[in-house]
Amino acid sequence: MNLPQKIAGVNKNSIPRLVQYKYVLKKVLASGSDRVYSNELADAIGITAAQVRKDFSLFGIMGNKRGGYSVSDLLGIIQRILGSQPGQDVIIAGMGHLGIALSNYKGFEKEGICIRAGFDIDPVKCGVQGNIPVYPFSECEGYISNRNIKVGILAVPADAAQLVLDVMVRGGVEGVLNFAPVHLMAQRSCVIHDVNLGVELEFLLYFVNALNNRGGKA
Amino acid sequence: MNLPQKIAGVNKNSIPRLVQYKYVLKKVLASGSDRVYSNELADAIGITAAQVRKDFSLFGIMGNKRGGYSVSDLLGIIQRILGSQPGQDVIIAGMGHLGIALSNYKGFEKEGICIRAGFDIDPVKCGVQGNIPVYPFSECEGYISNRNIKVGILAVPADAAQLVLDVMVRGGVEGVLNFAPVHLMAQRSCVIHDVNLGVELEFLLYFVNALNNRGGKA
DNA sequence: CCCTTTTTGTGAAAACTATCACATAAAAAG
DNA sequence: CTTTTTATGTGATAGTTTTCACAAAAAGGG
Ligand SMILES: NC(=O)c1ccc[n+]([C@@H]2O[C@H](COP(=O)([O-])OP(=O)(O)OC[C@H]3O[C@@H](n4cnc5c(N)ncnc54)[C@H](O)[C@@H]3O)[C@@H](O)[C@H]2O)c1
Ligand SMILES: NC(=O)c1ccc[n+]([C@@H]2O[C@H](COP(=O)([O-])OP(=O)(O)OC[C@H]3O[C@@H](n4cnc5c(N)ncnc54)[C@H](O)[C@@H]3O)[C@@H](O)[C@H]2O)c1
Repeated sequence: MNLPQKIAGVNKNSIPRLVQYKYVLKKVLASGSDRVYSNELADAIGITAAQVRKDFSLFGIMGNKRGGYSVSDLLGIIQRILGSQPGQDVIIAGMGHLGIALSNYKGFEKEGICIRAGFDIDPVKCGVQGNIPVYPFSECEGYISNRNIKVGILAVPADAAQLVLDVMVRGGVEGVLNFAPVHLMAQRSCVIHDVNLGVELEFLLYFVNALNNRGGKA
Repeated sequence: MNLPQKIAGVNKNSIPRLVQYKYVLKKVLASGSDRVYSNELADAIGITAAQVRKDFSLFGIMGNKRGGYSVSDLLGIIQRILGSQPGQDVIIAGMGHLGIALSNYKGFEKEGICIRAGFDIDPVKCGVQGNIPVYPFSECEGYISNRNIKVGILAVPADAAQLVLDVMVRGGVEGVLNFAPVHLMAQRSCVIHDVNLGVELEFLLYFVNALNNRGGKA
């Protein structure tokens, strides 16, 4: 399984948007206001107001005709949909450059996500890196099963990625955010979400190149 | 402009796949083989063979009935489509954790991408970080225009992102890979591609939570 | 209290994307 | 040379996602 086919008729693209709405709503709430309109949310994340309302409609979220939405209510509902309760524990395998960057990022804890530990085969990386303890990779499976960790971040080189995934899955993770540029296969049921930063950069380059009326070059 | 609406009737989703095909083709070529079938490419990136052939069909790429594709030919064609010639210069604004990780990543140069320099307002970050020179941010605009840099990576805090984008665009960049979790607006024509790692992680968490038959919780 | 304004909620339509299925070509086998 | 096998290329189909457009509800003004 790489991504679940379908969760109850929901448009899959609306999930990342819900997360973005959440970010915006927190900002609006912090700014003191408790009222927000679909067009404001739309502008804040660069989409149309109709799209915002359609997303809400899909999840049965209702506002007030003419009165917009209560920011705090909306935030609560979206957080419930996303399942973002405090204390969502995550571990990182591979405390190289990317693992370090992720472990130091302050933004996750604001969303109730707690990066508990890192694991690495390199003894030099073990000890304490910034915020979190880093253990030898041999302890990874046990840590996951003992602490009932459900989600892991995979930030090891591509060669090691499948092997590391297998260990995590044996430990009991149910979801993995994979940064290694390879397609992985989980033995048991485990959702794998790939983030390939190389692809993202080359995707951008394609558009930049294409708009620069490349075409005479070949 | 956030992403160009349409480039010549091409399915936008096929572009990241082309990049992935390219990665696979390079591996296959390195392994000695010069022949590949649509189902092999499909398996390697976790999609269907029909999808692979449809992507190729869309770009007018043709193989041999029954004989699959010549790996080297295919690679050449895809690289031409993507515009991936050697020496695509990129700069990074914000040499914090993420900027450092990206600047140290070896995978980019294999694709002809060269990260030339970093820029940061923090004098402590300036000098040489790993592979690349890091200059004060005040020099960013001049560097971009003098060296005709077309693409920038934005890895500064969200507060500073719009300001930093404006400087980059004034310098003359035509594309920006934005890691800051905010929606940005370019003054002039500049393609902005957002990568929001928080959203990616929370997207995964949604599926993990949803599959764990959450629902009785509310 | 009624009229105007504004913003929601949502079916219907449009646009986009993926899958199917099969004709077609070429290689291999007989 | 003919038959069989295998994999491509693509029109047709199915599915998904976004946009449109407008009725309906609520707020506010006169
Ligand atoms: N850094 C980037 O900007 C970037 C960009 C694109 C893709 N990626 C991908 O992200 C992943 C991580 O990148 P990085 O730059 O952090 O790499 P890195 O080399 O800096 O770090 C990898 C870490 O994994 C550890 N490791 C290796 N094998 C292991 C194993 N079997 N078990 C546990 N730990 C192991 C290494 O000791 C090292 O600390 C790689 O797959 C890379 O291709 C990174
Ligand atoms: N690190 C992560 O894992 C992670 C995860 C999700 C999102 N992000 C986002 O990516 C961006 C970078 O994250 P990070 O962890 O590298 O942050 P960081 O704080 O480590 O680094 C930010 C860097 O930007 C520099 N900077 C600040 N203002 C600047 C300006 N005006 N001009 C030039 N440089 C400036 C700072 O000096 C610092 O070196 C942030 O927007 C963050 O929200 C990061």
